[in-house]
Amino acid sequence: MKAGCSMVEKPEGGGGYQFPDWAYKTESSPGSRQIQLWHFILELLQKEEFRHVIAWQQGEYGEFVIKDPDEVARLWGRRKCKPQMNYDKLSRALRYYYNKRILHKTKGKRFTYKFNFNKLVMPNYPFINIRSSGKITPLVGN
DNA sequence: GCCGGAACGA
DNA sequence: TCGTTCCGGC
Repeated sequence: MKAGCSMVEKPEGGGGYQFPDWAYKTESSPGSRQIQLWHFILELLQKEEFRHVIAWQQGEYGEFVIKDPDEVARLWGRRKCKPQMNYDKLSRALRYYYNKRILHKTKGKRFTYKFNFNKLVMPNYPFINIRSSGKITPLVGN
């Protein structure tokens, strides 16, 4: 049976919950908890179990590399109930982030993008602590 | 692979 | 508004 594409889409890793409600909701959409792609990317980057699929780039602050584009697309498609998702489409969504200054491309490096934490978490989400190594530590409830 | 316009849906 | 799908161009 295909449970998982019904209603709620929270990580079911067994206590592997990372992001609180503020990460799932949008200001203009009350009640709507459509997860955004960059939230999902951040979610994967936090977990060691996905470091063979997507991981932070050492040395570069906020930069990450997608080691397995097909797998990331598959996981994203599963979360959004879009079985036909692929890296080509996913990367298009990523490209829309350029103008929004959420992400930008690290040119020359394959499957490599970089978060604009400068403008992303600093002003809007001061609950997140990013270490110089690139690791993210959510500080919730304290 | 990566870019970005266009149509379209929720 | 945030993608999803499709696609011509580089």
